[in-house]
Amino acid sequence: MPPKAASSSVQDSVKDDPLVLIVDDDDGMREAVVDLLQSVGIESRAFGSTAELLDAAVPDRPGCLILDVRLPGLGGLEFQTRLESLGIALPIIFMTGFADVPMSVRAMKAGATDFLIKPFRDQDMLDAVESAIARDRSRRRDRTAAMTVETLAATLTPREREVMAEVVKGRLNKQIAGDLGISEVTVKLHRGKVMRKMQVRSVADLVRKAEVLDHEG
Amino acid sequence: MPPKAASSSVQDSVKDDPLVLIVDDDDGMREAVVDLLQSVGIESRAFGSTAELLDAAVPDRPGCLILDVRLPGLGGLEFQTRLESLGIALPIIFMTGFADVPMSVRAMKAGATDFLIKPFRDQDMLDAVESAIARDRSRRRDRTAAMTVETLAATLTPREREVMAEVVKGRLNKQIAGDLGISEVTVKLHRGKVMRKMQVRSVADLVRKAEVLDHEG
DNA sequence: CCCTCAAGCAAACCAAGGTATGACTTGCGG
DNA sequence: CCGCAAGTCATACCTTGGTTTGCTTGAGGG
Repeated sequence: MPPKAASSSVQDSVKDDPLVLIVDDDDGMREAVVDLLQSVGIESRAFGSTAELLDAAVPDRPGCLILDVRLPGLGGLEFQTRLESLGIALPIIFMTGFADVPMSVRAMKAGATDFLIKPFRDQDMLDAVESAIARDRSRRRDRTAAMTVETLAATLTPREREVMAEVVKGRLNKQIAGDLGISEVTVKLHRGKVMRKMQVRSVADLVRKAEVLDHEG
Repeated sequence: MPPKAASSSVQDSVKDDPLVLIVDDDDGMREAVVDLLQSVGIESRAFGSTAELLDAAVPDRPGCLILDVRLPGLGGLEFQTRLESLGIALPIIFMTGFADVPMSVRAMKAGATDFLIKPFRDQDMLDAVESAIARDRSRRRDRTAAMTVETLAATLTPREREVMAEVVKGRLNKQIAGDLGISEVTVKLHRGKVMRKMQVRSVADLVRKAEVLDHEG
């Protein structure tokens, strides 16, 4: 066995440990949540306002956001909408001392993973955080896969893209040639390039990669 | 032009119009919701308890369920869990006069499409119903497609299933023959039968059909 | 006992996929 | 203006896919 790797190894420039972001204007609550997460070994960073969070250089790591609904300036719900329009899809856990049902329903419909009322039980928060992190991890896996495929597809020439589209539709080389008004050999040539560039060896794999391509992009 | 088809044509034994199911122990509320839906041309049936609903022969039509959370016997939330375990995935809109945040959050996390507090604005209920029906329609489309594919797949012999699995993995006939310990011609034979039985003409289409097969079943 | 069905094999054949090699045109940026 | 990338085509050759015909065998049901 190698010597104990401790909590962080030297060569890890990018950590994959979860990082939880907390926004609450109440200092005591911020500290309480940070401590709670610390007690189960989850790293977190706390901010007094959404503006502070947006200014901060937040590392790209799996995690979630814990938001007080009542915040100075932009409210929690509005911030949720804002993040979505910015393309930031971090799972959000809301917490608040003063909430009504319509507010919580609105947040949940907008995609929040949980909505806790203060004071909450420690275990409820920990459960919510764990679930949110799991959700983010899964989302990141999907996104990474999609981006890898997109990167490959980006190297295709327009013609190759057309040929690929027809291939995944199940068309024969002959038919593709007819559709595009070119000869069959040329289709085979493009087709071969597509297979190499997309790094697949079978039509089956190509179909699956093309699938994630138009589901995401 | 044929004579006006009116609101229902004679040959329509199965209607595709939405049907909303309502469960509330308050007679007045039941009637109010039925009338409201009636006013926008949506058919509905009301029940005084979940037991009544379960006993009734409810036609299989797109729609949703409007549930009071507080119900005699089985509560609304428990009924939601119950329906899920029965494989009934009708979208649920909760309504209640006495609700707290945890209750609404729990319902939403369990998949409810909305949660309204009485008294609610007519428009809020209509919006919720419309959204729920749209969700159910989309769900039914997916399910129908999946069942069609499963029906086709059910006609496959065990061997054909194995061959199909390998084909969609992108394996060559030669490799499949090796894996299954049979000759290449036999693989081609099975493969041809698979294509006919699954009603596809290209590997691409087969891959897509096989996809919905192991995503659902 | 016979029939059916899943499963298998072989030979032969044709269609489709895939890979060179070599050559031509066009359009764009340095 | 030169070079390069994209796109095109032809010829030739080989591999893979797919069908047909004919025949065999074993398991299960009427």
